[in-house]
Amino acid sequence: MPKLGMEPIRKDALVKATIVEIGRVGSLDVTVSQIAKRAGMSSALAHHYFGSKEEMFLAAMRHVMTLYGAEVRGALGVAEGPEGRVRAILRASFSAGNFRRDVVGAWLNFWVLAQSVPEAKRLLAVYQGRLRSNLVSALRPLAGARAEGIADSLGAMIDGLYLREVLKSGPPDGAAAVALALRHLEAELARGAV
Amino acid sequence: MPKLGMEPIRKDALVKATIVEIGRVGSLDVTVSQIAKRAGMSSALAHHYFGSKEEMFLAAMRHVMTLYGAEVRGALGVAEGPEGRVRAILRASFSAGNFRRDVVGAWLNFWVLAQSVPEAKRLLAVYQGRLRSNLVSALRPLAGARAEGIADSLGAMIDGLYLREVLKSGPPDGAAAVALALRHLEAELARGAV
DNA sequence: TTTTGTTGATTGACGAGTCAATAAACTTCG
DNA sequence: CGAAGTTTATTGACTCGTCAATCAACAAAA
Repeated sequence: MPKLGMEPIRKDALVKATIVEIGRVGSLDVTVSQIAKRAGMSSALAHHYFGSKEEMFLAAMRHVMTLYGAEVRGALGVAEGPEGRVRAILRASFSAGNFRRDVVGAWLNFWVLAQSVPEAKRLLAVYQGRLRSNLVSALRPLAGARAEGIADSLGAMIDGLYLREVLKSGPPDGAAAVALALRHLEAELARGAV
Repeated sequence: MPKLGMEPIRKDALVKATIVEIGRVGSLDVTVSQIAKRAGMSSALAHHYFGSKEEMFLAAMRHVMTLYGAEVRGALGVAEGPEGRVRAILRASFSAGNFRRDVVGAWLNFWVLAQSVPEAKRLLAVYQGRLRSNLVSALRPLAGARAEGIADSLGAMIDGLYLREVLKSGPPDGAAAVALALRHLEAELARGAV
């Protein structure tokens, strides 16, 4: 029953299964067989399409980053005014799609992966760079020269909130996270206005 | 040459070696042999004293948390005034002893461990609880009812700064991290005063 | 001789990656 | 059109390495 053009479908299924499994197990110690099984195929096929487990991990990482990036871009598109743009970034960061147990767990593990796999480190650096430049450009009209510093602290807080989410029990509360980050922002801006 | 009373010495050496190795490799995929070798003994001896690799990890985790706790307590002891207490916590968090490559790397990996090992999760929860209550009690006189919220955002920022440190290159800059966190604090407090 | 320290060798399991084989779909060209 | 050949899909079985954990044995102190 070999239908043609399976490659993208299989790859997509594997990428998604990788994220789910990493999130479920809570570490990168997932076997290719586990992932393949969840994606509905044999481990040999997974190797056939990705060549190695590491490539699968990297593809999964690119996937979550792509989704995140798309969401941010979408939110920025309809945001109005500088403060609206910052809010948009925050809301996208903690949206229901990104701020999910398995996805957050995957993020954490990608961070670990970045310690030993240069390509993973590079990808994470790209994410950080984009986040930072988005924040800075939105903050510039609001905070002038202080935009960089505020972007750094906001960025650290976003990452910290992600990190803490993995320890929490119960469903993720994106709204609360946004509220916390927003409060920080308002405080910084208020001080700047003084 | 079996000298008596080796147990605590060996255990201590293993715990320290565990931290170094996890930091060096950047993941929990360190073999007991690697750790034992760095600690100057055979892997069999490591098993003899700890029983399992997991126990070794947990002991290492307790160790970094104990050191951190001691440093915070020490700093709090000599701190003056509420704001001094907050500053003390921050300075201890990013001190040269705690804010080290290998230690930060170990923290990150303990966070991952907490995903799958309940005892690790419990330990991390203890750490978070202590940090939070220290911050809240220091902030109470400064911020009243807003103490909790500020403690949460400060805590998230501290964790975020740790997280980001693992991606940086070059030696850790604890002072810069403290400065960032302090700026956030001042902003929050300034707003409260308005 | 019992307890404590110590290790080389071994076991047993597990898992990434490879291979050979099978089959369906597509292409070519007489 | 249709046979021969090619590419794509797919997997069960296998190899090969690694590693946590155990064991048997030895040494020295008590």
